Amino acid sequence: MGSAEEDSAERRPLNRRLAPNSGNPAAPNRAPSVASTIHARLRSEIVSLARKPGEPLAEKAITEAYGVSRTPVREAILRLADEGLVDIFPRSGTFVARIPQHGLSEAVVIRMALEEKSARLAAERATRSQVMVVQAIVEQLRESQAAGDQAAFHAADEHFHATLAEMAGYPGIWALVQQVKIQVDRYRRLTLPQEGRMQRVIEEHQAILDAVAAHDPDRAALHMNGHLGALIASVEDIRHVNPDYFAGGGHGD
Amino acid sequence: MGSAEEDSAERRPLNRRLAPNSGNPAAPNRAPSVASTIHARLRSEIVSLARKPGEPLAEKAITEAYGVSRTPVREAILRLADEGLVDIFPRSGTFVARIPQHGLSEAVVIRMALEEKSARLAAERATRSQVMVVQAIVEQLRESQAAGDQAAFHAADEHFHATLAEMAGYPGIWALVQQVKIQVDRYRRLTLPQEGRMQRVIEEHQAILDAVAAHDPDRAALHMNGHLGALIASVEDIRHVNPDYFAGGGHGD
DNA sequence: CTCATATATTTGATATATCAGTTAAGGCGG
DNA sequence: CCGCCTTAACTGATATATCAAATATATGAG
Repeated sequence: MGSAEEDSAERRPLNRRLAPNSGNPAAPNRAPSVASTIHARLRSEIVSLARKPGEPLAEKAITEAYGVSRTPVREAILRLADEGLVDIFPRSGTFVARIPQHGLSEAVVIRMALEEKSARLAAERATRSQVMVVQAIVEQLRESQAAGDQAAFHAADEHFHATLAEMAGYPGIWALVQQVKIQVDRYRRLTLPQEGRMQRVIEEHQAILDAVAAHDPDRAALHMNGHLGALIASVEDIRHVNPDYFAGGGHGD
Repeated sequence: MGSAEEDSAERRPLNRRLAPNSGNPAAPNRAPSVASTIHARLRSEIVSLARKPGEPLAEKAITEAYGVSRTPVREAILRLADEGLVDIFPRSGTFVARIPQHGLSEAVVIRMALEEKSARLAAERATRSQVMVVQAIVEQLRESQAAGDQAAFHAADEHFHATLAEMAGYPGIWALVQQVKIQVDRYRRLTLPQEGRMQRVIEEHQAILDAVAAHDPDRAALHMNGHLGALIASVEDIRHVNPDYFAGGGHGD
């Protein structure tokens, strides 16, 4: 239908900028705005636990620390709230979100559901060159292990999963996984690095890749579930860590 | 790192409101703020296609229409952008997002992965009373069909899936599904209501529920996939609808 | 008449000001 | 000394003002 509330007839130039689809192929809002900078910064600080769960998040302090006004800071905080990383209590205060205990196993279950599909489809569709790319990533894992570089190891790990989703033809799967796993990432910062984990992870990734290369969806799914299932165990026991960092319920999102 | 910028030593009352976890069990930010009202309203208008894909979204017009300032309107629009319902082109304009063509099948695939797990777990854990509740929901579907009430039918449909996720023990699954399916919902508004769809949907839901009641995870998963797989077909053929409402690429999240 | 440039306008991004609800401390009465 | 009420300070929510980039329209040269 038309539209037009009431007197908008003469007000609308009609042919004026009706579609940003010509020269702009995609990717709106990519500019490095102040707000997104603050958001990225705060997000990183929260995920890395530089800011402790339950800790108050003073808008004013952030404002001063970064030398910007409250508007972009507020924008960043609102987005963090949508991501479940901060809790805003309307006229009371804003706090770094506690890690939702039940939300952890839920996140892992969801991730398994998503990445099982990812592995299956990747196994069905993988081309030879794609397999080689992923093999290179696994090699990066080995190099990172040898160098004892945990950060590089983690980066390659994530790259592996992202690439698998891409091979499956649905990169959105990895985007969703990233969204879901964020609280688990925070949790893992609290636990001591397990001995031999890197070696185990490398072997699991190689097993997944082998199944994918062999175009064996069932086996790929099996190894993926085994790989992620290990998380379940580590997530189940929340003792020995500060219980003040946790909240009972799970997040709705 | 530690924390404490510089001169905060004497500034921090330390024992002042350090955790809103005592009297506030959960649910931060539930207040009906102006911003969330606008957001809900705009969201509804976009999903119902009252606002057409590609249409400009004038911040000023909304401001005047609702009699509020630009701040809450902007806040609402930013959230819509995060949800993928609007595209913001920084110094150019804001537009109702086009429906991502490839994103549709991706959304269905993701939904199948999630709800298959949902159905499986529900079948494993269902109690008798839970089954009865869901059977009542299916009955609501039949009543809505008889009354020809599409809105009620749709509401009961969603309630069915939400309840299944709850039975599975992971309500977050449904929350995720809702987030993912939103573009599909928009797409379906564009297509004519198919003859006999209601009847088919009822039967599929009943089949899922029967499998759940029989504690047969594999069969529950099978019927759930069959149920959602029907979406794939309807999503694949995007002809006969205004191609101007669609965008080529898929969305990130 | 066509095209390039200049100007005016629109818009989102940011800064600042104001408002109202909440919290916690302080004072008053019991 | 204890409890209720008042008050003061703080916070997030909203309103308003300003800024700079991008687009459209007007304008003038060719």
